[in-house]
Amino acid sequence: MTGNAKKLETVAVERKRGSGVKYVYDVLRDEILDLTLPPGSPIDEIQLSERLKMSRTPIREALVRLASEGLVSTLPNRSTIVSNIDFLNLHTFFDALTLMYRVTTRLAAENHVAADLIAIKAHQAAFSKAVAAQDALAMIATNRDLHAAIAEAGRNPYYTSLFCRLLDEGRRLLRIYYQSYDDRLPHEYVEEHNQMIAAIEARDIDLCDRLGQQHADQIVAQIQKMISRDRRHPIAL
Amino acid sequence: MTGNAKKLETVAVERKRGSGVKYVYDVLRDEILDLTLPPGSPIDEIQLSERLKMSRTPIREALVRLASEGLVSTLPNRSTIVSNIDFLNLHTFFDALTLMYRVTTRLAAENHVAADLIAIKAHQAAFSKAVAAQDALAMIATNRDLHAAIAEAGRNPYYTSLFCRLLDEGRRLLRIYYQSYDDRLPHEYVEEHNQMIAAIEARDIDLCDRLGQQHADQIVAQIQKMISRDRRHPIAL
DNA sequence: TGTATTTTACTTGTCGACAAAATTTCCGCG
DNA sequence: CGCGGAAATTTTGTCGACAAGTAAAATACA
Repeated sequence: MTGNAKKLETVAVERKRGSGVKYVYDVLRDEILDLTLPPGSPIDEIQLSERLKMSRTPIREALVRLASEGLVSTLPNRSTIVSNIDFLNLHTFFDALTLMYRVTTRLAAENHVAADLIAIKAHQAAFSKAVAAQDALAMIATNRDLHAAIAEAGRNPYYTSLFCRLLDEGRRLLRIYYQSYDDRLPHEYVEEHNQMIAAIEARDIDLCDRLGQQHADQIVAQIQKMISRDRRHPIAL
Repeated sequence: MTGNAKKLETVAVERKRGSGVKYVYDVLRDEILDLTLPPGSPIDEIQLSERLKMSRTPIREALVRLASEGLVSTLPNRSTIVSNIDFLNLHTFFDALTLMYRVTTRLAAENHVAADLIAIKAHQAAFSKAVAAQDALAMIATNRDLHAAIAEAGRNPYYTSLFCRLLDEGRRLLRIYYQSYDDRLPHEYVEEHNQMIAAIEARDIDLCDRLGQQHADQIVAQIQKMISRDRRHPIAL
């Protein structure tokens, strides 16, 4: 339709019974966060069922799940669409994101065990590699995974789930601007991450709090800079 | 089965098309939070479809939604069960609840408009009435609605959704103990609520923060008192 | 030609049915 | 009498079909 139908022939044969819904959910979720399915685009159940070689039932169940997580919006008796990004209320997003950065990093300092640090450092290595390769998209993904791992180490599932939701929304947001301008994530992030990891390892809760706040401020400032540089009028669609 | 099948003949005829999933979702959600469906009890799709006079499709979609909100757990190829309450990790619940009490009350002080206060005061009136009537179950419900309204006035949907999830979980928790011992919610809550509302109206952010913390501490202390008074060994099932 | 209305086509919501998994029951064997 | 395995029953996951509702197209009318 709108020219961005590149690799939409995802086919899978002989999938195991029971994995259907999860499969559809994962595919759709990825495509939504990638902006392969741009915000506002309608999702046709029949098209999807043909593309994924699957009945409409598991697709509908995946859509229900995506809807309950806010990634799609279901208009009754009408098509469900990919949720729009509400630029007018971005400050609420920044506010929650900042708080979660602080809280999860604090808790990681308190509650992490040895295995957590190993996982965190692995993610940080992947992030460094993405930065070295100047691969903006990989940076976004690995940064997300790193902070998700820190949140996991904090051992509070309520915070973790909210934080992951926010990180995903952020992934979508960053994609918008990495498509328009091919910017680079500031190099300092690698160093900031290293400081955070060291603080977690040292179980320095207050320092983790400060670093979390600082890291969040950085990211928020960067996104805001991108938005203000964008000449389009930011309106919720 | 376990003797608590009291009013399970909820029937509805001639429902409007499109409302099916929401209807099933609301019924199940209520019964789960009421403990009419106790934690761990299996949910049989066929039984449900017979009870609600409905095909299995909308019921499954409702279950998917409940699962994504953590109210039920789906075991692959096996029955889905009502989520258990994880007594071993209650501290994570208390931690998140306390933070959300503080944050939402703060934000309400910042962002509320006139209409919000009207709604909040209406809920507080309902809560007072429930206290006067010594109706513990109504107290739980109206208390929840009051704080949800305060969160709404804070205008941050991310906090609101997490907070509502926590309040619901709390509703289930309180139900357990209000069934065993017919306790009473402390009378002071009415006065605390009034102080919070006054602080919100005065836009005193710091005071709101303190009152939110204090209120949360009260509630957490009460729940912990109930748990410690309970002689059963609290184990996650 | 533009607008209102009917007709058509398409999409969603719901249903009953079938097949794969898993649990339970039943039987044989030690 | 107890245990292991096979048959049977139950329950889930998936499918194709139909009905209700909506948007688009076609037609009628001013």
